[in-house]
Amino acid sequence: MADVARRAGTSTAVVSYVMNDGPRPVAVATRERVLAAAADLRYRPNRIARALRARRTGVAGLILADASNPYFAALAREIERALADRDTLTLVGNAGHSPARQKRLAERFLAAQVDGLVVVSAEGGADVAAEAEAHGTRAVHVHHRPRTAHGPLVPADNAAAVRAAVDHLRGHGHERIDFLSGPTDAGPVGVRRRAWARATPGTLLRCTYSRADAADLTERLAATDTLPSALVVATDEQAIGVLAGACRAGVAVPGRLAVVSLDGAPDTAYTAPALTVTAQPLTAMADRAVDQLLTGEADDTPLTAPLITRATCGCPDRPRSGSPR
Amino acid sequence: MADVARRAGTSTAVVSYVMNDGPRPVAVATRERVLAAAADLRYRPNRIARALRARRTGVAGLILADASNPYFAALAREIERALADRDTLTLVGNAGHSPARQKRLAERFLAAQVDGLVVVSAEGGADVAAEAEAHGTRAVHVHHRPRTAHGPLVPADNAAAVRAAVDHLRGHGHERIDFLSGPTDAGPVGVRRRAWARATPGTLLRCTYSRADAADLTERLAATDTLPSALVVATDEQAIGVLAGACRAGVAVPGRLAVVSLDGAPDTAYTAPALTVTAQPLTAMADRAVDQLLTGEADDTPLTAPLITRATCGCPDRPRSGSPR
DNA sequence: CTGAAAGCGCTTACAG
DNA sequence: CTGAAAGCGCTTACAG
Repeated sequence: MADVARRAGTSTAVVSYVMNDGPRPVAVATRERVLAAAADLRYRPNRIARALRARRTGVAGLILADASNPYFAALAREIERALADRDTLTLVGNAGHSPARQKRLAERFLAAQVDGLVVVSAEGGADVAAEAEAHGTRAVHVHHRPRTAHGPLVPADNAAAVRAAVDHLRGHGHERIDFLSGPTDAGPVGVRRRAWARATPGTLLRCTYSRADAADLTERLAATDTLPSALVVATDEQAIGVLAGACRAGVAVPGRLAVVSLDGAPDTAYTAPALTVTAQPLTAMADRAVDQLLTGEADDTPLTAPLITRATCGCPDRPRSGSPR
Repeated sequence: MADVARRAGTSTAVVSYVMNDGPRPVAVATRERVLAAAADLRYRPNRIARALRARRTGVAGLILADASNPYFAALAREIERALADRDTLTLVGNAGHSPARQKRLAERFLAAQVDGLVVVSAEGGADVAAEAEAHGTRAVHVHHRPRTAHGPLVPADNAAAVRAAVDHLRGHGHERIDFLSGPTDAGPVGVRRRAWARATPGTLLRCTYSRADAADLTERLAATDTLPSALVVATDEQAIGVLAGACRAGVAVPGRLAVVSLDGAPDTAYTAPALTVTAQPLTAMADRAVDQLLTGEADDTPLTAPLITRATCGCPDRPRSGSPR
């Protein structure tokens, strides 16, 4: 920067003003000279130095419970996109469902002076929001905020989504509809489970949030002839497992078993058969989370997750002509 | 830091030495006082200041062609893990297959003074490696390096993988085996396509790297009765689309159409039916890429991608008992 | 083993 | 409209 200033016959202050288009005006002739000098010297501003002085890095931290889960992965992509739209870089880390790892990530990101932290489906036990607050940094939760944590949350309207799913299956003639939940009733899955219990009779099933477990469970139910005619599944990860298990057991979907999944990430459009889902509005959730992070304005009205009918509910699978995801 | 030094009755130099365990020794008593003072004041070192002075940020940049692709997403996860294992944070960005966006990301990451850049399946046209070199920063390509780019590449043995896939399908009695390639023969897909052409007779099929296109193509082939009995598919993304298209068209897999995919990311274990694949060794690739990035030592011997037989090739789908992914 | 001080590359009051 | 200079929070020669 000093070199550029020297070559342009001016001061580093002026160089800064032209590189940043402000905050003070620069005479056209001076600006030209600076730009020419910068180009000649291939000058690239050092964002680290800028960050140290300006106390803003232009970097946000994104903490993921588990990017192997296609729903979280899709959400992560949208958040990275939303951040990039606002000229902010994304530091990512997978906590792998471990509170300890989650806490370590938060500490490291905070030490790296991120401008904010977005936490997708935080674990209980490690209060990232509190760490951030102690650091004077904003944090926002997406999808799920542990009961111990404070700070804003960007939620979807999970109860309404479940009601839509149940109503739709009922329209296909199912009177009892089972529900596949996670191992506990924490977070949005609990909301979904309770909304299902209020909406329809049926059996509560549980397994971990993994394809493997959901597939095994489905095979086991098929083997013991205890499969329901219709099943609402708490997460995409499990729904994909259910389809895999049904396929291995020779169970026809949707003929023998109708399925609706409640995350509805884009990947679900290309399962076999194509999953009917309630689709969480990932783009809107990401934009809202990032806006809240950058402006500090809170808005926790739930976002609508519309029903998307595809093949697994029993609707005819409409041929799609080259439709993008 | 000055506060800590004052409270411990020493200098900032000593505080630095104890926070970093070096490079100079500190008397035990002094160290204790510093640690106590740091704890009392909840002192957290500022990595940005450290980075400015030490000319190392402890951050690497990861540029992805497209995280929607499950293979790239899985590779990204492994790279983030490998970097974290070496105490390095990960800045990510999706280029969305656009050379312009890829270049912009590289510039931004370089401006953020990353210690290195890893590029997964770079686009031609934007020479990230050259940008990095001009900046005095290391870059390594994973999976694919455009012909215009220099620098190290971490490749899998794609030709051997294709031969294994073809041999296996031949063992199931297929004499002609078609190949679904991408729109062009760039990169590893070209290697795969040529290895297939050398190994077996069959028809060359092409479509974009999207589930939608692969599904549509499969439906179209089914409608015109031009489906092969066996198909090797260049990428997971397309293979998932083929399965979706087959399901929509009522084509039995593997009975009427046997399929093997050549990426073999973990997601392929839970398609319906489960995909037989050659599995790129993602963990080994990520570790090697990160080692090369951090040490500068190159090693471009191809990594083996073993055949994993599941259901789509015609092998019996073995029941798995709760096996993790 | 320790301290005083320079300096990393910027931004931004302060002064003109 | 512009310049000289302080200072962001560290690390690391330099000197003892």
